[in-house]
Amino acid sequence: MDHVPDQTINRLPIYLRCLSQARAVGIAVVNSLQLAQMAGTNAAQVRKDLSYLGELGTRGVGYDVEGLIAHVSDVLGLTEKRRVAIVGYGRLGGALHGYRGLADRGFDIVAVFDDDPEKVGRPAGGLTVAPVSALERDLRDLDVEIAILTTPTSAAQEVAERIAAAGVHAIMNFTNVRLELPEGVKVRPVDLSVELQVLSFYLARSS
Amino acid sequence: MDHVPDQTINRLPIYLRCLSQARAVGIAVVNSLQLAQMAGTNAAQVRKDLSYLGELGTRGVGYDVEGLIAHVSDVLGLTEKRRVAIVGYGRLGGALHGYRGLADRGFDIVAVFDDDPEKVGRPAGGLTVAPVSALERDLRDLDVEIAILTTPTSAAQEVAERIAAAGVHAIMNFTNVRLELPEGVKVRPVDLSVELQVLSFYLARSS
DNA sequence: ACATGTGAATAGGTTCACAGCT
DNA sequence: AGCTGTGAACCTATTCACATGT
Repeated sequence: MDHVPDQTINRLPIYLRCLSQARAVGIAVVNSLQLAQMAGTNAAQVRKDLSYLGELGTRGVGYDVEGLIAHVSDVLGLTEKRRVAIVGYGRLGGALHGYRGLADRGFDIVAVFDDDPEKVGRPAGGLTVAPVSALERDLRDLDVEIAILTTPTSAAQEVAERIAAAGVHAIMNFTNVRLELPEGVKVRPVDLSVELQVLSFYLARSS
Repeated sequence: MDHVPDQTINRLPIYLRCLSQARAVGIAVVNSLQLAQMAGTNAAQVRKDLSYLGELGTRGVGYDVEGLIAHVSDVLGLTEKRRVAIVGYGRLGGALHGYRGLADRGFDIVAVFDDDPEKVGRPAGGLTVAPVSALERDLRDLDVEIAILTTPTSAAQEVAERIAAAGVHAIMNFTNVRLELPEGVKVRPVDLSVELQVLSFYLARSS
């Protein structure tokens, strides 16, 4: 397990979801082909991916669902809850805050920030909207590990730098800005217009 | 330009954004190194990517910004506006509807759908929330090309099949369901909890 | 008998380095 | 002189096919 390829890591959450579904319907053991079909890949890929994590299966039998869930969760660092902040509490930020899929998977939204004086101090799903001026202090005090960045374009780089400076090493970036941050800060860009443009390419291609 | 690698396609919208920025500040010509630095990649990658689209540069000079924007836009099928529908008009659907970044890039939201009788008929940013029962008819009538799927998990597969059956060939899938659809329908999964889990992995790794 | 785990083969992408144009 | 365009080299990831273990 010294080095796990990036693409394998991207698939681990998918496997985890499939395994949870299997468990929910009472399946105790799955083989690589079944898991592959659920995940939308092939059996060889599943075995290779899981082999990076160790020898998790039983030859002639398959993978124990419960055990594999525990192991993959552990590798993904999901055994403890993760503390998440949303920075930029507009419509998108608010929608993400309300999204059950995050809380259900152990991601606790522990703070939300906005710059707009109209919003600061308002209640927000059990929390209170905090001012961006309190970013550094609050992120440290609450021990936030992941920030979801949904500010306007103009503020993105500056706010991201402050998030990183506050000791947060992971940022999910919903802005259309390419963030320049110090080594050791992992950014995942989620650019909706990029996704749509890629879809547009395939439309243009096929028609 | 017979075959463009998938990864190149994923980068084209990034280049387009950088080129727009360059144009906005009055830069008429860029070379591969400058574009690479803006896009967060390297010069060889930029040249290779653009070479798949044709011989777009001038040796000894660089790339004409205006011309390259036109060419990349054309390849991405962005010369005409794209007609988009949002299916599932909850918080996320509403947030995406209001997101300027889509309209600005030529993606017109022409219809929004929901199943909830409370929402159907309500005004929604210049539109009226349509019932999911009208999906097939409306998608065809409005000539929708791309659907953004933000329904609850339970409805995702069924609704996606109906979207596909209505002749829509591109779906941006915000649900955590792996859609099984006929050949020729391009799906882009955008799973927020997957993204967070991947970030969690890197946190677990580095600490 | 059966399904995993894995080296080997293949495919796909990236980087190098330089020939070819302007 | 300078920068593109591109074959070649390299690297990463996927698929194959079978030895290994239960």
